[in-house]
Amino acid sequence: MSGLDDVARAAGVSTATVSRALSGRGRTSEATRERVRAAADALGYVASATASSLASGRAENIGVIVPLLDRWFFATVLDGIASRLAPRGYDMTLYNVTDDAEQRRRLFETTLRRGRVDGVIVLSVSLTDDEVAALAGLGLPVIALGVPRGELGGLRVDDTAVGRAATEHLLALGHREIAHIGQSVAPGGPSDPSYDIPTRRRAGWEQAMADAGAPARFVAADFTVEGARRAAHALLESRRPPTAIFAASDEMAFGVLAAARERGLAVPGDLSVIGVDGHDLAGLFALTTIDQFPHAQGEHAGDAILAAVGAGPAASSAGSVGPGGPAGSLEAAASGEQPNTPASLPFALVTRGTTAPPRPPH
Amino acid sequence: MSGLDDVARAAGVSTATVSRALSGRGRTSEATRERVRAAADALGYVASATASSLASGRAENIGVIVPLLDRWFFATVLDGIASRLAPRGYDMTLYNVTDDAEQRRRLFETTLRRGRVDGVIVLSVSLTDDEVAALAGLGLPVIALGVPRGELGGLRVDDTAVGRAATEHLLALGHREIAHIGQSVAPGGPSDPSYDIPTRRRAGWEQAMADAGAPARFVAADFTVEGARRAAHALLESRRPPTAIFAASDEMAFGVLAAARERGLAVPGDLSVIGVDGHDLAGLFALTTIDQFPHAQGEHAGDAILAAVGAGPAASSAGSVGPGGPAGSLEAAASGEQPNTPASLPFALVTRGTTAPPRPPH
DNA sequence: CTGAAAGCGCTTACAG
DNA sequence: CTGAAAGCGCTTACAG
Repeated sequence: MSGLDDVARAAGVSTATVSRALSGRGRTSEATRERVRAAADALGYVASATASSLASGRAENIGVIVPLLDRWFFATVLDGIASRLAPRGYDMTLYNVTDDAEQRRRLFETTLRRGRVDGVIVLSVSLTDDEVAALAGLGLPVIALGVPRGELGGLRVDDTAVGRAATEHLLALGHREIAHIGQSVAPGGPSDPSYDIPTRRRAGWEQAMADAGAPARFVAADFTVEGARRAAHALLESRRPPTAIFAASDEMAFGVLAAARERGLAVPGDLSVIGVDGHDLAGLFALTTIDQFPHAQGEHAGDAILAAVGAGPAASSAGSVGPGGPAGSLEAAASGEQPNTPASLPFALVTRGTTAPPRPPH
Repeated sequence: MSGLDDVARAAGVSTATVSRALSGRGRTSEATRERVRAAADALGYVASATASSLASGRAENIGVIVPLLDRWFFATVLDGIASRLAPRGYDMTLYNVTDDAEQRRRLFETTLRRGRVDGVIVLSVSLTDDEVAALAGLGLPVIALGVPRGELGGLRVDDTAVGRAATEHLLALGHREIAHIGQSVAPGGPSDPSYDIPTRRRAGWEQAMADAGAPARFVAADFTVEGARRAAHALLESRRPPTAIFAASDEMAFGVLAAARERGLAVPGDLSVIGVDGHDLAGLFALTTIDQFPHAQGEHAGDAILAAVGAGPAASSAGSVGPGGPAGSLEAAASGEQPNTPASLPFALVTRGTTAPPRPPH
């Protein structure tokens, strides 16, 4: 593997000039630049990332903290983030936060402080006060997505509005017995549970129900198909089953659909169901949902963190990539967001086949 | 942020000793080690990963190349990998390989060569000859999972056997008109398509059908719910529809189920359906499938790459983690696999509600 | 077991 | 625009 000095020798310049020519930082004459590039290409030179990071203080790497790697929602957000980082030459290293206290401690106290990342994106993780403090103490830009912590600059969907929208769709259809299946407090949650996403969705539902003067029935369940399925059974076998169920996520809505099928209930004839997310498979189930565009959320988070770490427009890989590199994602990245002013992300009602007016009483 | 020298000063030893005491490499007396640790803890010292990497040549970071981040299967495998790397103190950086030729070139020619990873795991990506060569030329351990390339050491499910098993389950039930929906050649695939995973599954089905003297009908579709749904419609509206469909993935099977429902066909009464994967939502659909334990696949790949990069048993983070760190995953990691001898991964038929004997002819 | 010193391979003021 | 040189913060033979 040839190093910077090999290129310098081949091009007949100093290593300093090679560095400048290849990185685009600092001035070099067009002629030298080309000579250096040619030499680098000929030698197959690629700058060592560790050496470069150590010398420059830039890691060109973003850490992404994510719970449940294998949940559709997070996977989709990750894909959105990756789609923004890669073209700018940034790597993405994943930190999967589990419930293991020791592993969490290590992540926040040690791993993140090793200087391997220029910034971090936190996805919907319930953080303890200590963890939020650790994050803030990193001295690194942090973009929180769906993290209910004002302390961290963040992007957020207005989940109260989401809960309202779902409920109002059902109310507009004529339903009054609208139950909600969600999660009241995140496990190991933040000190103020009222900031929790599920709690916000629930609050929106409660508000809409109160406005309509309709009775609100809530059943707690974890954010899984199975949990919601059991909760739905409990609701549906009660003396006065709801005519509609608002599930806090699409996966939970799938569970509700399963329960309805198992009880021989027609959807939407006997029961209307609405979820939240915009899950890939929602179309398959004809599920009406509030789409929150998770891929776009990831893209926004990616752009935001790039802007925060001051990533320039052109990719900076050694060799090859000319000044005419990919641009286009720039307006978004540079959209002058106030740090610490959580931007509000869009959502939209997608009406499909699982919601309809309630069966007229006979 | 305090550095190594701060700790050295506080502990009254040289930086060399601090490094040895904290990393566990090289001898230090118990007493010094404790003094150093105390000093490090007091100062909140965490070793710089870039400096450490540059000096030692170890990145403690594994690169994972993955297509389609947002596909359940890959997300689950990733989760499995992460579950093995994290406890050993290894980071995981993700490289999402898209169809963009330029981005791919950059990944293989540049990014991977920047010395940021100690090894790479490649997940089911169709690689060109150039890309395989680039990977081999990295001088790094590479573990391929589901990559049809003998050149790369790899772990692999015997997909021909998978195809056989699915088909034989259907044959045993009494079906003879068993159609297969799959993909014959991966898009942008390898030079020898016969090594393709989908092609192997198809081959297994063909063999089983030939052995049974049954007529084999194949319809190509991409690996999506939608693609399979369309393909299933085509099959089911033909003059002589199959009594059973073997879909090359669970998501494809979901598409088949949707098509059946849309045509008013009862499953498994009118049509039996079997998939492959062991998808999270398969239970919800009562889908019979060949489970290939993707999470375990990820764990294996994680163990294999750790063994290949020679990761020792104890975590190496600065401070805190004592010699009594997490072990237990060692037998697997050290299970003396021959490099380049693809190990065979297990799979299992999971019989649920979408397969049954065909309706008796009347 | 411990220390002095060289070195990992870049980047970047500082001069010119 | 270009070069000489210091420095980024660790690790590791090499002596002792």
